[in-house]
Amino acid sequence: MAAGRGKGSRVTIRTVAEDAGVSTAAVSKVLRDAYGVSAALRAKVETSVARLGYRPNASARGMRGQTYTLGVLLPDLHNPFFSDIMTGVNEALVRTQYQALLGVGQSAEALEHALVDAMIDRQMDGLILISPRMPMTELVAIAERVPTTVIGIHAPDIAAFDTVNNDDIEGAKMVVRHLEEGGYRNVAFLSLDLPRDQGGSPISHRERGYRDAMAEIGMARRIKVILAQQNPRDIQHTVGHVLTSRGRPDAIFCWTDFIALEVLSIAREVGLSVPGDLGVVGYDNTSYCDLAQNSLTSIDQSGQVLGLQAARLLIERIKGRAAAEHFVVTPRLVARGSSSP
Amino acid sequence: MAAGRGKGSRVTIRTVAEDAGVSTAAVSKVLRDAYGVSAALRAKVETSVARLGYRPNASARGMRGQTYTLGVLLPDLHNPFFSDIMTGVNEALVRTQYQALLGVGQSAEALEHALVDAMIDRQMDGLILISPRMPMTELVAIAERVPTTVIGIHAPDIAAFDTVNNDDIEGAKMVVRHLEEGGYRNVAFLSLDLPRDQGGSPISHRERGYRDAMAEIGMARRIKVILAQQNPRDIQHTVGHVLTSRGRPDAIFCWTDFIALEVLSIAREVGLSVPGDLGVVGYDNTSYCDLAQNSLTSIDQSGQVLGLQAARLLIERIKGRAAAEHFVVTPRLVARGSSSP
DNA sequence: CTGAAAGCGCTTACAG
DNA sequence: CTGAAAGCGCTTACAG
Repeated sequence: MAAGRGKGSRVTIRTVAEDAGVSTAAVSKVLRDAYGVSAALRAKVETSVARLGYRPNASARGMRGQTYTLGVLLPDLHNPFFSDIMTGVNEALVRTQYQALLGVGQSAEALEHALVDAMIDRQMDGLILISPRMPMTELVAIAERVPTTVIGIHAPDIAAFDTVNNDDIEGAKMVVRHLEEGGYRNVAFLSLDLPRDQGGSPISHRERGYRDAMAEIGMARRIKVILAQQNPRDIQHTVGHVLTSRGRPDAIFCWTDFIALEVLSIAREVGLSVPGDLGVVGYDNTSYCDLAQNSLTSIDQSGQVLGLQAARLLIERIKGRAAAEHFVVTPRLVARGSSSP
Repeated sequence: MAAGRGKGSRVTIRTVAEDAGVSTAAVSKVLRDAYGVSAALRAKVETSVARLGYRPNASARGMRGQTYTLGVLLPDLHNPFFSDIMTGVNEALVRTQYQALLGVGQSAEALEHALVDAMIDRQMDGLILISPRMPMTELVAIAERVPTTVIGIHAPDIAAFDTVNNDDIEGAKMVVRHLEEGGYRNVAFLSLDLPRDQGGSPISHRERGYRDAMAEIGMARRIKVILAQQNPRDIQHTVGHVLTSRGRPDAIFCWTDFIALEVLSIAREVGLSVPGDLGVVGYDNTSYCDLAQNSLTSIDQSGQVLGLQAARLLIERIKGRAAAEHFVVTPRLVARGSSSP
């Protein structure tokens, strides 16, 4: 390997113990804030640790105890909403010994599996799974192997892991009511064409909220769910078709901002003005919503709060909590030009 | 901990060795493709590994050899360009034993330091640092401790680590020439106000290319570099001021797409039409450029190629290459509506 | 409150 | 080509 990795120069727990004139067990206890160390011993150890610049070897720790590493599984790096979540996760980890390390699943279930396995292989202390594309049985199996918190799956009856979500049903209802107040009647919902959705996904909850609210405002017969894959070409094709057909919707509620931006683009290309001819609303209230060329109405689900809470719950689990917690935050509608005719 | 972590159920290298009727050393060698194992022994071991579902414990591996983990340091999760890079990194790692795990530096040098330390503590085999905000001396110090590849810093004379970049000088020149062909003369460069730039950053190279090209087209006296922090408010304030002042530029070349989208927004808000009153060009050719409401001309630097190459070079380093390699890819201009009056 | 010793699951010279 | 044994740097009962 590179220079500087020489044997003699390496500072281990033994070096510290010798320097402080105590046992390695004593050093270990101070490092982990374990009980049963006197203030005097603690002071000696901390002095030596600082002087020697000692850093614990995580692999060695992982052999017997914790690695102080939390794995975060992201479905992709395209959705800017995940940035907010990570800000919250890192916020919760400041002043703890834990470090969050991310894996990117590239929207592929096989890759997600491989990443979770890799994280478990690496003795990570806990996992935060964000909108995982796996069946519930898999999630439970994972949670039985390692403490787990899931963001973006509604599973209030599951005991194996904690969940953190916003109220997607309520968020969707807010959108429909807001559009109705703006005079829109023929509201469609643009959803993601997922191969296997078990009803716990935010998208399915948003669809349910959409359907219920459409019924509430007496527009049940106008309910229309558009399905598209998560790629520009399919969205272009599918939405372009809908927008140029007879009886086209006068508003589209998109399951996420990222997709809503595409819809704004398609509307422009087929010659529809927003918000005059078409109202558009997204979800997540990412930073792109504020740009004047988008001016996109959206639902804020406080990604930072979700991330913060997920990390906190996970650490509680790692420290021994057994009962599941299912945290739900109330969303908030942020109105902008795309829905104000 | 959770269920399923019971002692008896754990499959270790010893379990495999007993099942296959060989020594643990033999199993270890097969697993690492080390030399000196017969086909027969290999077959026996592989059968047992598959039957038992054995997975090596990365912590134990890390004690003596490799962890097969590569750390990737991202400055943030806002710039969609990083998504392209990660696609390339993961592509290079398919069918290897290596896994990439990311840390997000949140644009804070202190956090970047903490993350690099955390990755080294965890015995990662190598590091890919993306646009790190650290001084060159720090980068060299890191590279002396662990094999390192840096993306987004030009350092052709550094032997301690490999680099992967696009030719930022040439990319910037392409932008200026393209704008000049479109009739724009008074081209400004919107740069990032970095506390300490040592001349190796892509931004400084883009600025140099911009200055050189402006001189080449006889517009040296129109050279104007606008500095802004990487937050919407400061960009709004700074660029808004420039666009409403007398002798305002007729085109702005922005150091990255993300910022160019903000400029499109500000132009609209101060009543300038794009591309008529103002030409706008970005850098990175991210997916947002294609949206009709942006239609942003940009420079494609093939993020996927950069990521792929970085991962390959890193693995070569880990396997023993000592001489530095500095890979540079040629950029390509993608013209769109924001610069075609 | 403190420390000596065992052991986690691998890899690595080394001997056969 | 193959295997027995040492040892990586920690944590954890356990004894004092």
